[in-house]
Amino acid sequence: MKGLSDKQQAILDFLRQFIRNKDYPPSIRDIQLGCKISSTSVVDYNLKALERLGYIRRDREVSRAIEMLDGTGRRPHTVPVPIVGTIAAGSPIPVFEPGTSYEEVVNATEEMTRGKENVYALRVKGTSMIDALVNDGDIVIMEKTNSAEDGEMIAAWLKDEEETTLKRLYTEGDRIRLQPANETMKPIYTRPENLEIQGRVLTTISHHN
Amino acid sequence: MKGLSDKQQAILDFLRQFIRNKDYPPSIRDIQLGCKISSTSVVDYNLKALERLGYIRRDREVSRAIEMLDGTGRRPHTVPVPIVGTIAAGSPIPVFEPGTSYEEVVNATEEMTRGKENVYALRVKGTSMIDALVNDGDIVIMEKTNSAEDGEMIAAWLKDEEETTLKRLYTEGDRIRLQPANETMKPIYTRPENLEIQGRVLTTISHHN
DNA sequence: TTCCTAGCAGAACACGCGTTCCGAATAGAA
DNA sequence: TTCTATTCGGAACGCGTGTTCTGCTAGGAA
Repeated sequence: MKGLSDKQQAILDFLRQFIRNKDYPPSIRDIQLGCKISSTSVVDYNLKALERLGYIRRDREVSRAIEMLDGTGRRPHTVPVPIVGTIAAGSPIPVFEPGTSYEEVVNATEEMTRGKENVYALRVKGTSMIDALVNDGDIVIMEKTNSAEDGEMIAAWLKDEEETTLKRLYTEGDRIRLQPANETMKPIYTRPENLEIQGRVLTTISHHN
Repeated sequence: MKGLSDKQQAILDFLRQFIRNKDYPPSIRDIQLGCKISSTSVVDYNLKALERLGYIRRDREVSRAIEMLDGTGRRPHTVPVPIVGTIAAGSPIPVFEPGTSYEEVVNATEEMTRGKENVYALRVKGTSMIDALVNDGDIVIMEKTNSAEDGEMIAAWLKDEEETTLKRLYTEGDRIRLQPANETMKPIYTRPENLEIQGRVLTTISHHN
């Protein structure tokens, strides 16, 4: 494989910049103007070369369908996550009803939701969740579920104590250990019947000022 | 203002779904097929009506340029933030050089970077930053700066102690108070000359599991 | 009735766009 | 020299797309 010609390098650079700016790929004639190329056939010729060399991929069916294969093209989207309500130690967790439309929304990335369904968000109220390393005003992104694996971070309702908590779940024989994210703090133990799992914690976000 | 006709409502729904799926708006004839409308002129007629009613905006210059005005259209993009290195109490913060290309990248939202320039990310190593409510493996999104306002969360290098720390900055006369995010923990005090501000903390992210 | 408007159907037009064809220029190999 | 591959210029073709023009129909209002 030999290097790219000046023209091909210019086209690649132009592609990257155009997609970044306009959010859609350029037409052949956009490239022609942007790279000061004399004919559309020359653009086509070099695009074919770039495609053969594996730098781009084209969809012949659709107009303006040039895709960059080195990952410098279009940036991934955010995912809107509804903010269902607030979470605090002293009050139960608001129930997320999929399909409902919520007023507030926070944008997240795919990494944060991990492509899961039934994802919602809670705003932390107060400092009672410090042992979970979340502070007043932080955002907790949750997956709605009623069960969880050992070691997973969950939001749970403790019936006897009438308290919400964010902890890691560990089953130990017939009792359950709830381990704070801050490992210097002590776990609490409880019976399975006392625990109502409200969801799995996927990500927590703190916006500082 | 009266309600929308069935056809107009169908077009709006189709627009939303099409943009969500394909990431670009449909053509007139796409709408015609998708909504089972008999003629392109009917589509055009209803699009004009929707535009007059303020539901959409069209750019006559560009093909496939229908924009939805209620925010249910295209989702915002993520912003790639380079991961410059790791942060731990015992070692200095890696210096971010704008323009350099870094291997690892984390996707963030505009809310997380707040549209700032010179934004980079650090991966937290170890549990020494627990008092800043960040744990091993968390991501800290930073803005490169050498100064900060009172109350802002900063990453700083303490020269005498040879230590990195994440704290809120408060100047008190001729000394400086560094307040942990976890307010149950005690602040530390130091001289301004002992403090090297490495950047402002914008956001911290914890991916659990 | 007559007149007006909203909504629709069908056809045509103009332009953007990808593609293709023909041919010229250039450079290197035989 | 002659042959060949590469690269380029100019022009045209065909299709997708937005727009517009001409009628048609139904339903009120006067």
